[in-house]
Amino acid sequence: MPELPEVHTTATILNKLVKGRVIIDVWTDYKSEYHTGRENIKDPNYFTKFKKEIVGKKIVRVWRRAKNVLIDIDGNKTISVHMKMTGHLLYGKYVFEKKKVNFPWTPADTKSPLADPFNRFVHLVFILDNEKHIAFSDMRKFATVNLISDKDALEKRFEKVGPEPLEEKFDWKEFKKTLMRRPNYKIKTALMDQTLVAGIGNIYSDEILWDIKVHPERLVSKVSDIEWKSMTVSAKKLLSKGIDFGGDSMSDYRNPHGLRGEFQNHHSVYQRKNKKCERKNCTGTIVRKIIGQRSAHFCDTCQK
DNA sequence: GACAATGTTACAGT
DNA sequence: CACTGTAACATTGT
Repeated sequence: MPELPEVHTTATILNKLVKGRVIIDVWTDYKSEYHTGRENIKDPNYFTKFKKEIVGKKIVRVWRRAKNVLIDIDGNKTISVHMKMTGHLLYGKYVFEKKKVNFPWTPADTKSPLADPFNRFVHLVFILDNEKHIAFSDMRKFATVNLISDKDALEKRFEKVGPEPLEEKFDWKEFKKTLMRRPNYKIKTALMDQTLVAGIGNIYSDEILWDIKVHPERLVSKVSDIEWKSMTVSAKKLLSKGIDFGGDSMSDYRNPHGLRGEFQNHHSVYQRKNKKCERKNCTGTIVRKIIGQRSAHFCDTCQK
């Protein structure tokens, strides 16, 4: 569930639904073969520890930093959920069929939005004290979930992550300063680098660059001050728009109610290959090109 | 079958 | 050491 607006929408909705609830159990069907890299609940040994630490704890709040959903619980601990490409969190009442180990969770109500095929890949469930559940659907099993043990560990976790673009104090000078740490990166690659600025990914970087008529392959060092100013305005505008539309459900993203966002209906370039550039007086066509291993969409006529 | 998919990171190479 | 680019993670849909 990818970028800042989607993660933000999930955290905001979930916060209202589960603040004050107690986690009474946790279930998963992740197996050790899905576990790679850093410690997280895909490692069964880690899951055992994780479960022991969170069961019985009250949820204090749900919030967001970069693309992580953070669930604060009693004792200054925080459950960190990173959705990667295809994860999303759902809230509702599920039916647990104990004998079906691999796909035990189905929505109790088949007319529920939770019956959407993209809400089918549930691999982790938090059981709450109000007979409801937080279910984590993760189609590609890329996502990571782990427990941050205290305030220091929380700070450490995000020490290398760049500033939040929607914060008021984030201005064009800060934007320029942080991206200029990589003057030789292509601007699109820099925008998506979480150590430079938080929360921007493939969709929103494409949209921001079209909005300010900057070519995605322009080097960071070649961006003018006027463009840094418009990039700052545009990033704040488009990320806020994404939030206002409830996120982008071009692919599998769903909010905690299982419902789609609407931002996919307002793209200027993302996934609009071969369509006409919609800018006034521009006769160009949207092209798709791999830049830094990601597909970039842009108008090569008006984006310089 | 081939290709693409909202993200991150370990590793190889310069 | 610093920087940069690539492969890999696992699965589904077109």
